[in-house]
Amino acid sequence: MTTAIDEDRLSETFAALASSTRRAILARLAEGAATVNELAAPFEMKLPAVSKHIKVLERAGLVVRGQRAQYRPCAIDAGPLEEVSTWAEQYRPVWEARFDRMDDYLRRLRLQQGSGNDDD
Amino acid sequence: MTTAIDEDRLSETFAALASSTRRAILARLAEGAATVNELAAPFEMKLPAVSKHIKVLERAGLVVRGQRAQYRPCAIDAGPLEEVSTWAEQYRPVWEARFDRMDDYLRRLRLQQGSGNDDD
DNA sequence: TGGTTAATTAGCTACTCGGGAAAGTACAGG
DNA sequence: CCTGTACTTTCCCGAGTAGCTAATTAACCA
Repeated sequence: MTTAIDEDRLSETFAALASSTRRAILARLAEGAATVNELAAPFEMKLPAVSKHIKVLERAGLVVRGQRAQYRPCAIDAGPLEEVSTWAEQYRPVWEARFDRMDDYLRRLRLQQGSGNDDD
Repeated sequence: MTTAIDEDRLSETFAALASSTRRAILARLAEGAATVNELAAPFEMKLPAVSKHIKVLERAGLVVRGQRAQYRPCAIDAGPLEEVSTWAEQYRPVWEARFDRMDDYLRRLRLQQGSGNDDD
């Protein structure tokens, strides 16, 4: 069954992924853990902005953090991405069965209504 | 190669999916096309709100629309979901290789720095 | 022509988001 | 202790989002 909690988690995951900056951070972390400064290097934006992006990823459970002296190293946790993949895969039959659903629907609407005007 | 356009498309797709209402609409449309009123029925919110959600899905390319009399039937286009799945699948090796990346990183940090204090 | 149904648009409020600047926190090292 | 390094937090801004009600558009039907 699908709980509201799950739904919220998924929403938070998708929201976190809806930023190319954050996806770039994840891509970097897939190569190995890194500090905030290391993660910020490729970007034009200032450190606080990157720090906030990381926090969004952390709250979404996509990043876990450590503490070592002044450093707060980040590592990826791809668990939520598995959920994303599973969710999207539900729709595989839809994108594979490439018949035109709109046409189909229009045809049914036409029948339901029985009204004339079938031209166009 | 990954273009900025692709990145933006992906961001828009993820943003559209970051709402349980919109995901519910997609789920409904996977069963077949429907009108705005049909889609709105299960929700507590008013029609204009649903109409806007549909527009978000439409802009993200997840929904296509027709026109039949007063009706503007909606149908799902799962194309972007295939992209989402493909994107997420990139990280399969990460979520399957379940070794602790953070531990690994801390170990490497320790070596780099050569400093003492390896306790905790 | 006027009424009904379907849906969008406009205008509003309240809230969140992404960014920067500046100040604050935490730790290491001389 | 004091300085530097690595972040984080706070405060601000402008832009976007989610919902509402009311008004509008569009098409059908009698």
